[in-house]
Amino acid sequence: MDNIEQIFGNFLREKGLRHTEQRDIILNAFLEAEGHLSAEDLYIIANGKSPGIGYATVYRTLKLLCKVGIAREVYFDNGKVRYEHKYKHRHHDHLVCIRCGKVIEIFDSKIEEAQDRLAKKNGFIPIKHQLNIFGVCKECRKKK
Amino acid sequence: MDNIEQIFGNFLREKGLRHTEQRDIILNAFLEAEGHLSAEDLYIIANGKSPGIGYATVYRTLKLLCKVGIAREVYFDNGKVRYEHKYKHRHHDHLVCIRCGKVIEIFDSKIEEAQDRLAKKNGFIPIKHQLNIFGVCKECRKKK
DNA sequence: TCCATTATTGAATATGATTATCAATATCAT
DNA sequence: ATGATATTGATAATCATATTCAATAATGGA
Ligand SMILES: [Mn+2]
Ligand SMILES: [Mn+2]
Ligand SMILES: [Zn+2]
Ligand SMILES: [Zn+2]
Repeated sequence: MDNIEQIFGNFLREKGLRHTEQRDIILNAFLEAEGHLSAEDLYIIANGKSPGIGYATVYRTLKLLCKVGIAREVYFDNGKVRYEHKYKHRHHDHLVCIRCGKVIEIFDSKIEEAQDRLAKKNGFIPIKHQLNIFGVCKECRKKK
Repeated sequence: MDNIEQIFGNFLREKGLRHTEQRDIILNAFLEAEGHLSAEDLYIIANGKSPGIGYATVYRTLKLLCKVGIAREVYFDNGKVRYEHKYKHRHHDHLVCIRCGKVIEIFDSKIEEAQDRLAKKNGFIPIKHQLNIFGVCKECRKKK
């Protein structure tokens, strides 16, 4: 019914954009991969499937995926932007291990509500937020 | 007694680093300025006071100020890094207006506690976190 | 199916933020 | 004051991402 490929196809049609093989390949690379990928990660996968696909097309397509609501940008630090699945994925925050880079997704409705309350108390209309907690994961703690 | 200049001086001595005029100028520019400054902001102020001070020295000194605990890096997005006062400033999070860029500092001990709880529940030792809530501020909302 | 229009692509180049290099200079313990 | 060496600033290098542009491909209509 409303699978993601179809949503992307409709979006392209409505905007007068074109449905290209590259866009499909990049979309599928993104959908098949789990986790929090950088543009470079995606480039390596997509270019592996279809040599010739360039960085520019990957960057451009990721922008589109964000616009349709299939992907979401995540900033763990000020290095590279990462992308995660957004469609039918509830908002969540992140625990990031500073040793091994592992990322755990967390959600706490109390925190979410408190954030909205704080924003409104200060006259803000909250639109989005990102909470990243950096620490040391269980495995890395064991390794001394 | 333990004013910031002194803390910085001790830090330099202990580390075998040298107390230079440039470092003093940049430290004072940082201390006099309020808010969340980028390296460029600091460069403009410091270079205004003492033409000749270069970008490299500003970047290097900001790294030192972070190491001593006088400054703290803040990432509002993946553009430029910003620096805020840390010494004797309690940890806090930020409301950021996506229209005018205004930043409001917020603190809620309930949120802080809930974060620690969540981290520990997942086996993480929390070390630091950043929460940025992006939205539209009261003034920008009025301007339609 | 063929065409014309025009969006898209990939290579190359540009940009913006930050870091590294290095020769000249300044700091500091002696 | 002197010598050892940390620091500086100009410049070049990096890194992630954006832009340019000529060649190509997708689309809707004849
Ligand atoms: Mn996630
Ligand atoms: Mn702040
Ligand atoms: Zn770990
Ligand atoms: Zn505003």
